[in-house]
Amino acid sequence: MTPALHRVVCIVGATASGKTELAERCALAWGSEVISVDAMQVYRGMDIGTAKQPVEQRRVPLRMVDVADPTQDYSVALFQRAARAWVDGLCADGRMPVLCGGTGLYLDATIDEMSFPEGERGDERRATREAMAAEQGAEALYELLRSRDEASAALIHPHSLRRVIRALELLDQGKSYAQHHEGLKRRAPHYDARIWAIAWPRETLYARIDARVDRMVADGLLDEVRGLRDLGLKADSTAGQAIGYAEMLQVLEGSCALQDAIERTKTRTRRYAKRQLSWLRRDGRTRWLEPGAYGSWDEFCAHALRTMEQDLAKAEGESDVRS
RNA sequence: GGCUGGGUAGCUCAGUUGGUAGAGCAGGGGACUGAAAAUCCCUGUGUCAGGGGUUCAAAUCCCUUCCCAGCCA
Repeated sequence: MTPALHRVVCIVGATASGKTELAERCALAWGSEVISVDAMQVYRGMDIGTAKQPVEQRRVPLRMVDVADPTQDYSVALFQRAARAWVDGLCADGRMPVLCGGTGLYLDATIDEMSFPEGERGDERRATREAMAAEQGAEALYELLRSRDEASAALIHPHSLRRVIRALELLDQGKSYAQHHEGLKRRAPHYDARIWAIAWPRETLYARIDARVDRMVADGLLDEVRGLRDLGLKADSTAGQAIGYAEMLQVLEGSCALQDAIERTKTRTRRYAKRQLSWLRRDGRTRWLEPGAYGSWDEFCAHALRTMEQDLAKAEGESDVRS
């Protein structure tokens, strides 16, 4: 008999929906901690633009933030290992982990079985292949993949250069993208994840995004990016491509007016939010909480907390019956 | 007041010799297994400013009204 999976609560939703606040309330109420699931908050010094909760405002520990330098490229595999260590630690302590963040891949890598082959990521080969794509076109690389691994090529669009390169890298290690893709269809949970998403009407969400970007700029986003650039942040690095950061880097190099950069940041954030929602909709476990249905944010949080606690109690009861 | 351009999708604009419209951006949907805030795919019906006329047929030609630029008074 397989041991019962550890239960974890996940607070998700599009960017600027209020995840952080709700997650902190949960952790506070349950005497636990929040584990951030965000591909950009892992970087030290990227605070304003990632809407990272300021240290002095934190009422519970916030894990998985500031664990990497912006000049180094972080990865899902690294995240998975470290985040699970925090989750397991809390579980061992009898506390309910609260995962909170908007990076779908990082969330799934943490809560579901997702294995990454051992070995290096082959950075120099990646550069070689990128150069090849630039010279001969993305299709040339795709043809290369097709000749070596038909099944994987069939799953990837020829224009999706990143995935084509990744599939080739997997082949170098004797693995197949197609084989890994199988796991996605048959999702095997690593934890018993109770996923709760905050759902605002689209119009409200976009207004919140606009307001947040304006606030970031007022709070000194440009200066933050200037500081990071002086420390070596490059536009083509993972961190340098973050929303708001890429745009401010352009302002600093003089290729874009601040006002245009702000507008583009808002637009890019909206598109990102849309992708986040489509990721969450795909996951059948997601349950939606609607703040718009309550008179105030406090009222909503109180209700959400109650809903989640009832769900946990119910899950507890069911596992008791089974044992 | 007169002349000249313009008024076409939420925005910027195309629209060939009259055959009831199409791009980019925005917006919407989707994919996603070691860069994921990345990367990629799909998605364009709108009183062609209003009214009238010519014509088998008008965004397109004619008349008229309104609005916006610029120039001249």
